[in-house]
Amino acid sequence: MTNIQQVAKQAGVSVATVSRVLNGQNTVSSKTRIKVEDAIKNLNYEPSMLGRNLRNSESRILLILIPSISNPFYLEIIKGIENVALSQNYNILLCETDSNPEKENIYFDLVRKKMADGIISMDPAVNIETLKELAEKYSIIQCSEYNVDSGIPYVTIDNEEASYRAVKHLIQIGHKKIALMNSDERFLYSRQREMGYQRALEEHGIPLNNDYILYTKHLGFEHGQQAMKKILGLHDRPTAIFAVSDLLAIGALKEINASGLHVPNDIAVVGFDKIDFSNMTNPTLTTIAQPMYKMGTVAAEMLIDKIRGNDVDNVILNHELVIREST
Amino acid sequence: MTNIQQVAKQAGVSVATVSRVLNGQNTVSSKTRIKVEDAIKNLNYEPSMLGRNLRNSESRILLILIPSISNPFYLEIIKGIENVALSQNYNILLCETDSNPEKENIYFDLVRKKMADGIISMDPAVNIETLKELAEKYSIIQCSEYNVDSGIPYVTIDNEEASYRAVKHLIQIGHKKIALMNSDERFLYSRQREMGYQRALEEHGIPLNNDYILYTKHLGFEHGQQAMKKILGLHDRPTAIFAVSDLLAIGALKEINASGLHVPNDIAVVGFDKIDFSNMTNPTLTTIAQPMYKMGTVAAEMLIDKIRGNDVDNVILNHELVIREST
DNA sequence: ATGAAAGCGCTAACAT
DNA sequence: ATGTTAGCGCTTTCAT
Repeated sequence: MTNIQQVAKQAGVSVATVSRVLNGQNTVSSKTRIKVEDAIKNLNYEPSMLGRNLRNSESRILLILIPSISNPFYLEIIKGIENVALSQNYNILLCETDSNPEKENIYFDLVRKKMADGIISMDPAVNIETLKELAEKYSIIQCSEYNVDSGIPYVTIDNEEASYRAVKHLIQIGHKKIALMNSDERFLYSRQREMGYQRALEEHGIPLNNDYILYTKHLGFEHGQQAMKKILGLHDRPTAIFAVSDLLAIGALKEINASGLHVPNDIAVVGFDKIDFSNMTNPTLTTIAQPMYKMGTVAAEMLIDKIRGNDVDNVILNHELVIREST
Repeated sequence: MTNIQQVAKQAGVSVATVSRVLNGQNTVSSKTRIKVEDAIKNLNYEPSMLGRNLRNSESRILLILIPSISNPFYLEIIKGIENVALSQNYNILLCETDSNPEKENIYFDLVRKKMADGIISMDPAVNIETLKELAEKYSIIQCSEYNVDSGIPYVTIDNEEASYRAVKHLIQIGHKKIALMNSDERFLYSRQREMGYQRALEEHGIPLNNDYILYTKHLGFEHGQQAMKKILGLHDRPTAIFAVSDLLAIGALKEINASGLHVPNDIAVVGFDKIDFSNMTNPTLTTIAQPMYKMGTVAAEMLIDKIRGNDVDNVILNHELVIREST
């Protein structure tokens, strides 16, 4: 494997000069620059990031923490992160935590051991105490899910407002019996979306019915099916469902279809996220579009900014209600 | 940031001894070992992988090349790779090429620059010439899609046989007019699956009808819809569709539903891959299950083996026909 | 069982 | 404009 020494020798210059050429510094005469470039080509030289990274005390790797790679919600965000990262010569390490503290810790170790320069956490179930501790020494950003009092910068949307609009839409097209298919109340977004749901009902004088509020352990398709089974078993069946994730909504859709009922005639369904698949279902899903790609780019920019030692501010992005066939 | 020097000083030993403790060598007396461990704890020391990696001339990072992160087919494979990688102290860098040579090259550079120790390529559109060239100097494995004459070790399934069984299943339940929704013929798997399709028809005395064979540029949902539109426009409409990917099949499903026809009564559909979503559709999809997780673990094991300097053999894994509601 | 020292490949401060 | 050299943090060979 040829190194910078050999290039210097071949070109008849010092390693410093080669390094200067490599890094595009303009303090090199064009004559020597050409000599060096020739030597590089000749020897098929590729600079080693191992040496470079040690010298610069950086890894140029960003960690992305997600609970599950199977959840399409994160895909667009990741693309946004990646594009910004690549443009700034960073690479991203995608880390699936399975919301498992042990796995999480493996990845935290990567930043402790200088294998990563910073973290974008998207795991709602992240151990926030550890994250806070880590954030004192390392650069960390929270994306989508966040903690107000952690002091860790975040980018997200206004979940309460988004949820409010979704439910208001259902009310406006005539629904009064609206179920909320929520996830786990220990997540902030879950509590915020429930608040939006309540506000919409209150504002329209619809009394809260606790039978209509369900919680699921995970955001998966199967959990949507199970929750929908329970809802269909209620004596006073709701005429509309607002699910806090498209995956849950798609599970509900399937279960409603299976029971012989029709969407949206018998039961209307609204999801959340606008994942790709929400357009492939039958009927297509009305949903809240999060600006996922944008969220990713902003998160990456914030993180890189933070790594450079700058202070960064929290960001709240806009969402949008997308009305399709299911309502 | 505390380093090995400071630990050595605090413990009153040499850096060599600290390094020995760090690497669990048994040539250290338990008395000194304890001294060192105390110092490590005291100083909150975390060994830097930057120094370690340079010294060992390795990055402990594996590159995974996939055409698109949105294709669920790769998810389970990635999980398999990751589990093996983590267990051997490797981390994986997920690289989405978009089948774009430029992006591909960014990632190839990572191994040229020692930022990655090896590559698992799953991109059917990979530039095989570059890959071959790279494989002379670096450790590379192909997973799922491969090239026989490249000399690059691969793990895959028997595509011809899998396809044959899928079509045979359609024939056995009474179909004679069977369309093939294929991808692009420049991919090996595409040609192999077409051969399986032909063999099944021939074996049952069904003449080949070129109108029934369609090619799509990509494996996405929308392409399945478009292809299905064409099929529905045929004067002699087929009664069954075999699509070479679940995503295509799901697109077909949606289009058939939209046209008012019924699956499987009017048209039966078979997919390929058994992605998670194939179970969420209405009706659920009959498909060929690839052992994706296993494929991932095998690929990772092969690659790590190769990095260690061993020779590795190609592997062909078993597949399975999963009959569900769409046939 | 332990230490001294070389060196992995690079960058940058300093000198000329 | 270019060279010399120290040093990033670690592992390992060679002595003792």
